[in-house]
Amino acid sequence: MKYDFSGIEKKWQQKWEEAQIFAAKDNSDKPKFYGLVEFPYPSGAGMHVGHIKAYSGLEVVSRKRRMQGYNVLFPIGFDAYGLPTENTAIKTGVHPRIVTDRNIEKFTSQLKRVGFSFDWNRVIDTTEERYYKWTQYIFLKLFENGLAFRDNALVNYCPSCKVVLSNEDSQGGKCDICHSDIIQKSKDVWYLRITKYADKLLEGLEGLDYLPNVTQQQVNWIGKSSGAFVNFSISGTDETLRIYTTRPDTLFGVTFMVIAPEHPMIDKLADRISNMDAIKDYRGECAKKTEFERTQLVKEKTGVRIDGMTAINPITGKEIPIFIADYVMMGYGTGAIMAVPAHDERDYDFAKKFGLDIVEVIKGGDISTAAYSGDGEMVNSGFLNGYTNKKDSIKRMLEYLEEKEIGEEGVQYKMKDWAFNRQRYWGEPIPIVHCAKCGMVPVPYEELPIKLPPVKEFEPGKEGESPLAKIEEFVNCKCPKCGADARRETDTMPQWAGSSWYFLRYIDPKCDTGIADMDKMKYWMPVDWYNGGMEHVTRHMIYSRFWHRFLYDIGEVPCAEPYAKRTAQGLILGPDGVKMSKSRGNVIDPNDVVDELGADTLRTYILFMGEYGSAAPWSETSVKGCKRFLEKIADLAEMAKGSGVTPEIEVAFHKTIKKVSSDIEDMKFNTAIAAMMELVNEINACGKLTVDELKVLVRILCPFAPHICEEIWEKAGGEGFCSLAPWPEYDESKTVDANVEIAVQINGKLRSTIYLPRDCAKEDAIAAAKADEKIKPLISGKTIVKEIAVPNKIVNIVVK
RNA sequence: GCGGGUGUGGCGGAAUUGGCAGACGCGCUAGACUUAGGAUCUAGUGUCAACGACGUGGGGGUUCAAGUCCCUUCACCCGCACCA
Repeated sequence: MKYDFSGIEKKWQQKWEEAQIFAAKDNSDKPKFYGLVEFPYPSGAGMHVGHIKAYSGLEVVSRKRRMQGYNVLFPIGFDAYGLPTENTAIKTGVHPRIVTDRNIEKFTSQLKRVGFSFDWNRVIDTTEERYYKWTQYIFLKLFENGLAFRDNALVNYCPSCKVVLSNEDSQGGKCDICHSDIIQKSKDVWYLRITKYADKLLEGLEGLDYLPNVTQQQVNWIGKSSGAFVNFSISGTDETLRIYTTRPDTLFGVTFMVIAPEHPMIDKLADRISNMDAIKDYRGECAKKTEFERTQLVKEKTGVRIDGMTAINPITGKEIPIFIADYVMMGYGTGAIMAVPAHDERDYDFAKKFGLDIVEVIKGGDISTAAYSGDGEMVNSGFLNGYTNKKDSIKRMLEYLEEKEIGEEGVQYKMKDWAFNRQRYWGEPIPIVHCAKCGMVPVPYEELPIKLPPVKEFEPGKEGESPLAKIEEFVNCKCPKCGADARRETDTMPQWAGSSWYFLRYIDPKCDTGIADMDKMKYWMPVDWYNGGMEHVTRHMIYSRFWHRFLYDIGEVPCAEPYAKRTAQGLILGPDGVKMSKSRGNVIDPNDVVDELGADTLRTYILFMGEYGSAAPWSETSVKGCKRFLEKIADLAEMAKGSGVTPEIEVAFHKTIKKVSSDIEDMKFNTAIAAMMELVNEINACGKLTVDELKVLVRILCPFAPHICEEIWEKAGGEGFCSLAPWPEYDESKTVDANVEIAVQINGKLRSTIYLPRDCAKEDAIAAAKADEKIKPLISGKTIVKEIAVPNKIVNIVVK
């Protein structure tokens, strides 16, 4: 058969669509499988080979599940709100709605050309009114439950994009979108109280089948630590300085305190401070640095002693100095620390630089040279002296602090509340009204969705105000509570809002009574397997788990955790081994590959390149090897004759079915394909193949290269679609040959191989080895020290 | 600094967990068929001073047997990072 891939691929894509074979059924007796891939942001550049890899993994799994008799939900949609579209609109003057529709159309046709088995009836677009109505609905629920609030705070701000960014969006001190340096700015912003869910997000991880590094990254991101809050009184005032520490048991070793440059206590007690000028200078220097610079400059500690302000160590009663220094962050704990220089490296460096007392309270190190942070016997610590166990000494100190009311046990998280608003046009409007009398009033549910008004100018204002603020008809409204004139919130939600619940909407994409029908959710949820990129682990994954857990708590969804299993694909690098980028000119366009070699080749190659979870460079030549493989398959279709089993390749078939079946489950697609290549080589070597066998081969290959398999299946007289044909079974007893090759070693070195019946006795194997023509001369006249036989594997004779 | 990972031919990568290292593919070499070959087929292809020896970043160890286990060391990648 000549392999006319483009004709075959078009033909079967059309047939699949006509017969709707990939549509998930809402009512079914079959077991369900919900496979989810991260829906794309429809950028103007179109699909990237990375998209294809990201979807191909679960594409294969979903196709196998269908053949195994599951009712499969494998949906796709578009996460279409976001800055790049808006920036295109600003540049070209074309409305984001039009840009988005155009891009979605492009993505859709590209995805269809690759032959993905998505259920195209359930496509969602986060920018559609009937979708974002429910995003706004969830926001109102969060607001009602006190989880959405407005606060004036120091926030991450991208001066280039002119937006406030969450911590998740500014990792490494760089803007997630344009990679400019983030600055800290005081702004009135919306927050979602994700910190309230920190413990639930942490506990929820238990029992989930996530990749270990996914779990680890989330645990790190949440960053829970436990310790104590302790109040230090400031000499001569009624004020107290509250600190957080994980080592309250070292309180006897506290010889000074440090507060963050932004700490409010400085302004509060400004009258008492005699060196205010120096402090202001230092604050100014710190403000100039980005947070990134501040954390990068680990080299030397800087700071200024606050003159006229000292604290009392609550446990020793001693007066201790207070410093401001930028190694203490306002954003973590209370923005103030008790310094224990003997047992904390940073405090030690600081104490050395400023000539401060260093008091040892834990034995075991040499505090004259370095801080000691290990365990040891407590000394110089009053009632804690003699304690040797950290846990016990902390416990005792906590009791003491609570008894004397100078502190209490507490926990801290690195994760911060989610800065939730963006001063941009292309996002979901926040459904809140500001009323002079009533304050912030939620829009009544009946009025949802609050639609994005049509505008001409999408550019944010100079001060970073939303373009919506300029639209009088949008801004001016009546207070839903009192009816007075009021103003609508003009900020929009961040791009992560729509994706925080999208997997629920696929279940019931047109539902207009709720986010989705509860019975349908009960049937489909949780997502059985979710695959996506590692870059979303501490962003989208955390956010969506938070929303989902909240929705569960208020009874809107039937399960606490949305994703039962999470895996991740590795990058496809450019042919030069470097991450693909336009500026490097090493980008592979999947469309070109489909045009030139066909979708089946593209799919097969992407999964064959290497381990699914690792990065691997694209190779212009290797991809052709996969085309050759498919051509060989086409040739086999010509060669197949008759029915039944060919004895020479029977075992190879059973072995391959077994290997492909289990490799797909383990996402070891590369070795699954290699196994099929081996099988094809064996078939060609023996020169015989029945039609029955051909039909087995195309069924196990179908999830990878479905078009050619459908074509062969049809020609071979297969019933219905190959994509829905039953997944081949294997017979365990037929996965092994009757005779096995056994390696014979002398002193651990391979000297010969012999063939023996499977599972023959050790003694027989040893005897056969000794009788081997190559072995005989090697052992004659030598003393046999030891004989080892591993069944079906190896015989090793140790001689002297 | 902390946490996780990786290191195997010219290249991408295999190796049922201690049992024939280099599966499968690319590339390369030779030959065949061709007006032609960037098509196809056949054979070969870890290295070397080649009937043998050496080979999984380096060094050491355990074992009849080590890519796999232990100790040590080097290199690179990813995540977090003055987190109190």
